[in-house]
Amino acid sequence: MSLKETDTEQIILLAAKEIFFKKGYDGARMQEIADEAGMNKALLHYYFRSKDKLFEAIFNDAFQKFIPRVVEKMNSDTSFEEKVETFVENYITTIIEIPQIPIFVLTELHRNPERIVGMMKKMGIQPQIIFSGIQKDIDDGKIRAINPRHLLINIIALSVFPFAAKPLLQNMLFDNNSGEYHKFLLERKKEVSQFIINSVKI
Amino acid sequence: MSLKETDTEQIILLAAKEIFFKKGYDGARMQEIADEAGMNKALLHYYFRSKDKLFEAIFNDAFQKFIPRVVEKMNSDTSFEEKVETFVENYITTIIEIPQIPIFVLTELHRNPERIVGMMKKMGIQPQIIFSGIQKDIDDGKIRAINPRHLLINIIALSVFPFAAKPLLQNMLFDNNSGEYHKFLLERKKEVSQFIINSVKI
DNA sequence: GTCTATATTGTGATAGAC
DNA sequence: GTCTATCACAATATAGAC
Repeated sequence: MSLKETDTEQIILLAAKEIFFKKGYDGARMQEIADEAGMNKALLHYYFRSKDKLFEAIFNDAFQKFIPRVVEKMNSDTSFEEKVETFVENYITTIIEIPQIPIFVLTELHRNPERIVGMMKKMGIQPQIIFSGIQKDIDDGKIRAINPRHLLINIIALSVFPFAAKPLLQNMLFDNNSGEYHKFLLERKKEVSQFIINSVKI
Repeated sequence: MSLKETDTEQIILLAAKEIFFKKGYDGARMQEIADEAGMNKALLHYYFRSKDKLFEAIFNDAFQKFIPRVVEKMNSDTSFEEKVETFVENYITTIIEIPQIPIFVLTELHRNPERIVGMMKKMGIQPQIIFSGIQKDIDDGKIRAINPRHLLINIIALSVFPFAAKPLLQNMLFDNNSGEYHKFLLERKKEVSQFIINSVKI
């Protein structure tokens, strides 16, 4: 098996993710990534040519994880309750595993907004599908009338924000007790979907 | 009047805010700030000694605007509906005037979490006051039982997230039409408070 | 107070030996 | 493929003339 050649590459990617997640593009140093990977700066350039290209590899991956995959389910023919529960549960579970993603993606999106256009096209995102799914539930009288865009953003906001604002909220509301905050984030899986369902039920 | 001496200082602060908001601490360059202020790099150091001190002046101000002042009202004896409406309305109105604040504060908080502790102490934030206000409404049977921490975070998340994620959401959901997005943000004043009230009413 | 010039260090990137 | 040495330039900060 020819895994040897991709081995170093994987180590670099892991180290780069660690550093880029923590410091962002501008704050990260190639030297720091090399240290983290236990090798030399020159090797990073050998494998990825430039800091930019290395970053792109990390960002693209993170961005795809940040965009909920579960969206298709929003258009299935299960009940609204079930759709929301599945979505929120899956989304929060995903983010808990990589909690640095939201603030990382949000930050870098702000640093380089142009990047988004390209990414969106590659991923073939279709929010309209979600909207029509929501609209159908409204028309069928399953939930109260609400602008689908507001509802979608509400769902994402309630799921993502506690991760993006973690350094602040954990300090303000939990005396910086990270164990307590983690427990709180787990609770939100049920809490958020109930909050949403309560709000739109007829 | 001795405004002349503080005049240059104000120009610097304005330029620094512009650049720091756009690029963050790591991305900002003293040269760029000097250009924006129409003066020389050396002057920035003359007035603020270092990039760090200049940044601190900007951040402290932004952070205080980001933390909602309106919290006291959450403990007044008006109805829950009115409290939420006032809070959300005031908060979103404030952010609309300086929409870059959320992502700026969130980013820099993540870059330097230690900073928070000091800031919180200086500001004398007391979330417990809000919690007891919410708890009282629950005990009085005005709203359904809900963990006050979840409710508070929900309120803030729904208000702030659309600003933090603006580059993404405006592109994804509004074809990058900033006018439409701005209209959408204005709508949220009513939308968000209604969403919350619906969710917790008995 | 404000400028020009410069010191000093940091940082991405490449050349070239092994 | 991996390392050491180094280039070229960018960036914060200061010295010193006006």
